Amino acid sequence: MEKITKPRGTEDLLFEDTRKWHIMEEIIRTSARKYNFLEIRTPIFEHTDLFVKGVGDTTDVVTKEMYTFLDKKGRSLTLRPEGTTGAIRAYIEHKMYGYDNQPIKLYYMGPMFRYERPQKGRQRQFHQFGVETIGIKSAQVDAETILVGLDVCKGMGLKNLKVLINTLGDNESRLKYREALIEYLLQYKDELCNDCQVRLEKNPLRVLDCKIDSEKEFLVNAPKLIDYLNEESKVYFETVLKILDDLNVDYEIDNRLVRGLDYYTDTIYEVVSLNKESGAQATLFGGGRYDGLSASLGGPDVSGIGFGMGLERMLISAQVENPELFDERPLDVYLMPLSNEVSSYTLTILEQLREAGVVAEMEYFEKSTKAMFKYCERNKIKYAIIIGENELENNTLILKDLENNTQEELSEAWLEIVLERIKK
RNA sequence: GCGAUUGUGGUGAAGUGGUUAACACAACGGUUUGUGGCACCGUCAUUCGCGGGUUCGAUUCCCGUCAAUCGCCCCA
Repeated sequence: MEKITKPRGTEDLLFEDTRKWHIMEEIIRTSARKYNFLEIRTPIFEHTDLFVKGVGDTTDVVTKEMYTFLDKKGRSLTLRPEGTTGAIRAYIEHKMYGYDNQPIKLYYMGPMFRYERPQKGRQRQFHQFGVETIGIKSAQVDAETILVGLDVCKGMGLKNLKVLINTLGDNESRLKYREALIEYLLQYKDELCNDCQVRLEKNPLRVLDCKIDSEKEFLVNAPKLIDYLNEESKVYFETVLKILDDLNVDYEIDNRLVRGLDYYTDTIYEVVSLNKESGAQATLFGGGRYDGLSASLGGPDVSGIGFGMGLERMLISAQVENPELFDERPLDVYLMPLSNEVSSYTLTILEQLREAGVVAEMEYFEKSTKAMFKYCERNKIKYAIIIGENELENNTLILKDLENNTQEELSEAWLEIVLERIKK
């Protein structure tokens, strides 16, 4: 009989995992709240066209990584590969550009889907936290998105990271540069690696950071984006950098930084983990500004900026850099019924403890005391409540301090005493 | 889409062309019937990812397949 297993690149998060995720999610929501980003939840699948138009029909994400299917009415739907386009779609659909409080600052957190070969820090179903500030083009806002991302990293206890930043220029600058670069590279087409020959057509900027070709002389001498920036773009980028300087954000300008989604313009950035344990997928969060995205999806011509953060990757880094963050809290009390006859009485005690806010559990199997004490040992439980025939008869219980190996028999005021002991 | 390595119980793993598949941990029971952590004893894989082939015989060899891990690509 063939066993049915989880699909490739997906994960079951079991108790140990979800505990860690809750801790991370709490940190993220706290950061988002401080920076006044409000949560939206958009569908996990959208019309395929949304991503084709938004992310770009020549990108890898769209051409080979999407989970696309037809529904029963023959509509083409796609499991979202990223969060920004869905957020912008919702922004337009709900006419958020008309809301009182501008700009719109929103965040999302949830699963994304890309058909890729799984490896460390990369799953087919993965999770992202992302923020978007829509409706304003302002260097302060660019900086703010980086700050909120870094605040999450800080909350997770990550120190070993690097902020890479670059500008693509506004649409005008970028298009001019793109043309010049293609023209230049076409002269050397035969000298490019196979991948780059394809990139040349699709995303020529990528050729510049190709691992195989980037050292070649004609690439070193290739036209530079910075020379094609118009005055406005140049000033804008300098302003962003100035703000980061003033805030003491440690960054590195990386002229080769290019993003794989078509909608980016002007400021782009990427924050990478420097841990060896992060593996080849070290980018913790990355994003940038997108001037034309809303307009291209049929919305108003407003600018926006945001990033996506890979939560699996955050968790990998945090467990390396700050394992204490995930320390487990044991049960406050463990109840040990010494026979089946007292288990109902034990349950009534248990229920009163829980109502008082105590994290407690009882043994449901009929186990030897030896086994029950072993359980406490293994789970680092400090207090046990032991209940046998005598206790049932006298309406009492025995509270045992397992660390000091002392115990006391309690009657009427037992709950108060237990609460007091646990507090210590 | 491409490449490398791997796939034996709840876990970590050893092992071999031939019927007892080591060992350790965990679990459970006992020595010790209501009081633990130590020690000792016992129990715990009709089976070696799945399918096919070679063979008298395959967990061990071959092919395929699925999956895991890591890398390329790409991205978060």
